[in-house]
Amino acid sequence: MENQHRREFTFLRSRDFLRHSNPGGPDRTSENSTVQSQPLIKEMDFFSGASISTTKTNNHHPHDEQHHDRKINGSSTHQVSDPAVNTGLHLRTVNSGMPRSESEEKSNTELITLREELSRLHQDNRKLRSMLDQVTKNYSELHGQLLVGMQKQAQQNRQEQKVEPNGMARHRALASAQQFIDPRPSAALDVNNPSVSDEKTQEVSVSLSNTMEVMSKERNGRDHPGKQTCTEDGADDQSFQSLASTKNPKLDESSKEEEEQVPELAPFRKARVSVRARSEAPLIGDGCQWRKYGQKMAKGNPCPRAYYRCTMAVGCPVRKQVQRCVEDKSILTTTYEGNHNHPLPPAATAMANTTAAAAAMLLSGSTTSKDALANAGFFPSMSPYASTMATLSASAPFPTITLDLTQSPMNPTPPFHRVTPSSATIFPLQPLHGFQHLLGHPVYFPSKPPALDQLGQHQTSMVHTLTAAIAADPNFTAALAAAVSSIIGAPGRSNDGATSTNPGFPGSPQLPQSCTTFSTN
DNA sequence: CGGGTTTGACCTGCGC
DNA sequence: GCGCAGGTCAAACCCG
Repeated sequence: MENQHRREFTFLRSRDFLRHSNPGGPDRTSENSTVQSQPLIKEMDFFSGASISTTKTNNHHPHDEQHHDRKINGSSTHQVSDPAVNTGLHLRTVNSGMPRSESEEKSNTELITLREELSRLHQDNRKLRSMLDQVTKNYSELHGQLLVGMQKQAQQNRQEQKVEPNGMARHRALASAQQFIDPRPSAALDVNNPSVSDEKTQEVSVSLSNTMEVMSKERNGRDHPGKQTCTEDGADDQSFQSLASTKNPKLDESSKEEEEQVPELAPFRKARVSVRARSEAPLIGDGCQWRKYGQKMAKGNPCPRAYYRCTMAVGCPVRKQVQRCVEDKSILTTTYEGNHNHPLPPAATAMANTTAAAAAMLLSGSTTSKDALANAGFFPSMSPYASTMATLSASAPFPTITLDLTQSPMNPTPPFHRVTPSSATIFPLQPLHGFQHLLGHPVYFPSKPPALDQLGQHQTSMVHTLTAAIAADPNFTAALAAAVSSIIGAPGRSNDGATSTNPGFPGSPQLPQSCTTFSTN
């Protein structure tokens, strides 16, 4: 349902673009039609074609439609929102001084012409849709293969790092990480496109996440033995097993090999991504629905740590911890862990993509990152306008990356690393391009009520700013990738791969999400 | 009454 | 084996 809406939304925008790019251009049917009928014909453009689509369009974006109509009609005040083709013809009949029979005859002729045109456009639209479906399907297949390949490569990297702790191993791990965090919107297409098998999409999505959660799944199974049989978890486990368990003959050898060779790396430990931000609110609005299932006093922190579980889907394994900073209680740290097994609203998807990117980087090159980050001179000079810091902590029980949003040029709070383990390393996350002007970034919510609406009720403006920024910026993942690449030190490689494959997508892709920790204000 | 929160008990991993 | 800390469970409670 949502997928369908999202696709329609995409078509709408494409059409808007076509229209606006050629607002006064010649119409193919204008030669046979009147001036009044022009706007109506324009409605039946390349993508929407049918009047049905126009109706839907009006339902979803009445404002855009009306605005467009006014633009085309110029001084005309009437709204051509009614998609009925013969409306204008009737008006014309009334206004013309011709005898009724003649005008009706002419109108019928035009009507027939228009219907033929409509039919032709219908066919064109069908062809294009089928082509798009095919392309999307092909891409999803390729993307699935890519993910499997990346997983193998990550395993290979970890093995090679034992042999060559520096140099090439780091490069390989970086490449792996950058491939991992490639934010191309394929997953979004998969999810949004009903023509693509949901099963396949789920498998692709879950497969990557499961590579990060092999060990955690065991634990989840223990924790929720009864939920193992539910469909979502079932599919999850299936794909997980198909990729990582010993039941899969293809990966059996590599899994064993890794267990034997590098047991100390615990490569499938759950990674986490934390985000620190200033907030007076007890919880951040990240587009997901959470249920609190526990609270615990953590050692060394008078503030209790709250545990939340994602309730957007039954059996969703994603959890998060929320805790205030000891030294500055206005700082809230949210740590995400796990991978959603359900489609996410745009706001949450962007967040999850960020999480996935960070966790993928950690897991595909964790030891490499550790080594690299231990290299003091490795980091580029900090930008004076760097408002965000990211911290990689390899000493924590779980590999954790922390995005620190508490710092800004206006608010030069002490660096985050004072509350992290000594081995953690900070680096500027300055390529958050667009962060400053994200407040004006358009966020489209094609089918669901904006998740960000929930924010406005509970959060301060700061919360809104931060959350909206991360949720809305389609380049955030690419930015994170760029930051990571700059830190890990890929010489000569920019983030062009990430950005170039990251076209503006209103509903950000549902990439396989890994663990993300996010703390906002 | 259903869903979310609270909170003490319980489980597990880890270090000694 | 024991104790500690983190994490989770689940019954009781709260709230709309």
